[in-house]
Amino acid sequence: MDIKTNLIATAERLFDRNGFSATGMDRLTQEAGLSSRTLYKHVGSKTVLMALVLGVRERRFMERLDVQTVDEIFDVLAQWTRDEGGRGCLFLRSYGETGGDIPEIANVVLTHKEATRAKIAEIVQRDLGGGDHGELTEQILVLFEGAVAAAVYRGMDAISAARKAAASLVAQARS
Amino acid sequence: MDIKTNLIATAERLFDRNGFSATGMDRLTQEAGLSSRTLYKHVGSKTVLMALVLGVRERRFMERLDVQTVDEIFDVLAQWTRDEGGRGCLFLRSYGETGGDIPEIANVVLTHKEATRAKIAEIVQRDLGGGDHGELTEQILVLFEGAVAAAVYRGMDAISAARKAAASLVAQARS
DNA sequence: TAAAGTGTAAAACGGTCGTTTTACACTGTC
DNA sequence: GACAGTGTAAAACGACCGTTTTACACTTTA
Repeated sequence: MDIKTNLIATAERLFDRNGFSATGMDRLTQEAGLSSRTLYKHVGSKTVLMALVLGVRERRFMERLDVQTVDEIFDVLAQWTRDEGGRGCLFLRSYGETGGDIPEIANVVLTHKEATRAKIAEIVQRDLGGGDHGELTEQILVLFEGAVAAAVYRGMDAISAARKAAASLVAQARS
Repeated sequence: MDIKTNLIATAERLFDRNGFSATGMDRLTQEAGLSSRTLYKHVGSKTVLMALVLGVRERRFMERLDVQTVDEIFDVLAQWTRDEGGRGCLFLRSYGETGGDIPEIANVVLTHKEATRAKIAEIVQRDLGGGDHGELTEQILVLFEGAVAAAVYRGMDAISAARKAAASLVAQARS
């Protein structure tokens, strides 16, 4: 595998599992199997690496979120959690750990959140057969965010609860 | 004010605003207006301080959450966010930043989450006039958690959306 | 008035942080 | 066969980490 790709994948795993600050560069170079010199030649700094990690995560997530119905949104989340584990939203965690003070990271996070909201809006609109549904979109967004967060301690139950709640709200909006 | 109380309050503010790891002890002693010797005499270590912070936050939060209806749950959250700012759940952030690997902290976090769930269950049951409502409780919990998380980037809109969604689900459960 | 307790100020502790540098091996190319 | 490019291994960088220690001032109490 490409060095940089492998490095970013390793960093994503370690940052997600152990936290950003708690993950030292020594551990990173060791687990990625490269020297610190090569690491810094490829990514420049730890902050840039974190931004790159969020960038690839954003792309992988958005690819998966390319669905047609509100129900499927939560299927995607359930599968994602089964595949990658539920340790909370890495974007919000990065934002919180840096106090929102590092623009490189804050930008990626806020852009990701806006893209997610826009995607949910699109799915809601399609699922309901057109029309404006800003309020329902915000509700589904909150359910989605809540499912991610609550899955940390409630597991898959949080996701299926969110799914059912969303279905209720959609059904109510239809009638 | 009592030294330890003031220290914990200062630590809560700094940990919440800037993150746990990102907050150094120098900054803490400086802003709390005491020497490092006094700090360590009173709390022992940074980890213990973090656990103490979560402890007082838990008590303050639970006092506020002592309400009777589902609607009021979200009123409490709205007021809390206005008073203290919405930077995400400090419990989950602490858990994430430490990878869940520090028992002292993990215990406080998971206990707090279970207490919150139990309190919501009690409120839901009272609001619906008795009976078992495990599924609805889980849905309200997810909405609450989602409102906290989404408020970081959507502000108060996330909270009022959660409030309305919860009201819809409660109304549906009543009929 | 001596002792014990509690506080501050500040230097120092050993360790670890992110990052840079040095020294060297291997590879493909003109 | 020199050469630039890219990699590793590992030492070293200065800064900062959480924590402990030293030295000293003030208050309370017996």
